[in-house]
Amino acid sequence: MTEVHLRDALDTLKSTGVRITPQRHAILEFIIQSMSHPTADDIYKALESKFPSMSVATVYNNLRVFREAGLVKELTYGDSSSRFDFVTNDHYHMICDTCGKIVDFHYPGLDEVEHLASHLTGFEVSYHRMEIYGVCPTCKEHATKVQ
Amino acid sequence: MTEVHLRDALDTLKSTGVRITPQRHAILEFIIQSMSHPTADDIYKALESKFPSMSVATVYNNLRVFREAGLVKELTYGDSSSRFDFVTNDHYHMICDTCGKIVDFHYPGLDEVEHLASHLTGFEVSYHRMEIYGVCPTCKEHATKVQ
DNA sequence: TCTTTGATTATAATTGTTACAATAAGTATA
DNA sequence: TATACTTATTGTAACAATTATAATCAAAGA
Repeated sequence: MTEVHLRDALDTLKSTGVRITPQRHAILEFIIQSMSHPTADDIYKALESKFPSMSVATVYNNLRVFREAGLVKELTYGDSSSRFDFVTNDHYHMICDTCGKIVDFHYPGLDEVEHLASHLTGFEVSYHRMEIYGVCPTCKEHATKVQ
Repeated sequence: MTEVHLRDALDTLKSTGVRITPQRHAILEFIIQSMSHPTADDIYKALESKFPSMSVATVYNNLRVFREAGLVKELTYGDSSSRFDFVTNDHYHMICDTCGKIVDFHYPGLDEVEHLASHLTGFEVSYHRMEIYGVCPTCKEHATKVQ
């Protein structure tokens, strides 16, 4: 699964004339394989043993490249730093208010909401996003136990 | 309408033991009366003629106070700074990718999505948010004209 | 009036991100 | 292979939004 995504992503990059450097390969691989929607700093820290001389600017540069190629989505929630998500299928995010964990939640796209919104406001709609907030099972259990 | 909201908001603050200072009054009034979802800096700039000595820290401090009192919602989109929205009824936001304008879009809350999400992931859901992106009528027209 | 608490101010510090210049690595062409 | 040319990386400086801190000020209670 991961390998397929990685191969596809590399193909996409190649087809747009973007060079595939070891750093790019590693960053992309990490985002795809990571289920945790990492921040730029997470990525930097995770790869610093493999690339001791890599600059944090490289991470940002390449995240922008990936974003422009449509491979990666930038998520901006309440916290201080952006998180990055490999683009696969339609899914929304559930966010735990207690521990900050982000979980994917698969659900068919809300096309009819887009249509209605477009009709009411005259916008030309391109996409939408939704996040659902709450307390994850782990934190819920922990809270009751501590009580 | 604005006055009712303002009075309610001030009551809420009073009931939680928060002092109502001239700065707080003005900030709150500005957010309620503003239809433009201002940033902290917008608020600071808008009020500096009325309060020449007001610090930007005061704006941030009080936005936090309002947020903790449930009066104001902090919106974090792609741009660099947060925007603040007075909490009224259920509505979503439509955002213009071209000019950044934010328009309210009234729509019944997607309760069934919350329920399904809760069922699938075990989260205890508290709320959700959704944003719809696209091009607003003004920018759309302008784009075709310029062409 | 005195004390205490809370709010504001001014400024320093922090943090995430971007810009920039220099160096390094690939790629293409002769 | 040698040469120029393009692109990527690095290190660091700059920036902008936000938060922390300490000092001053204002209000409320005893």
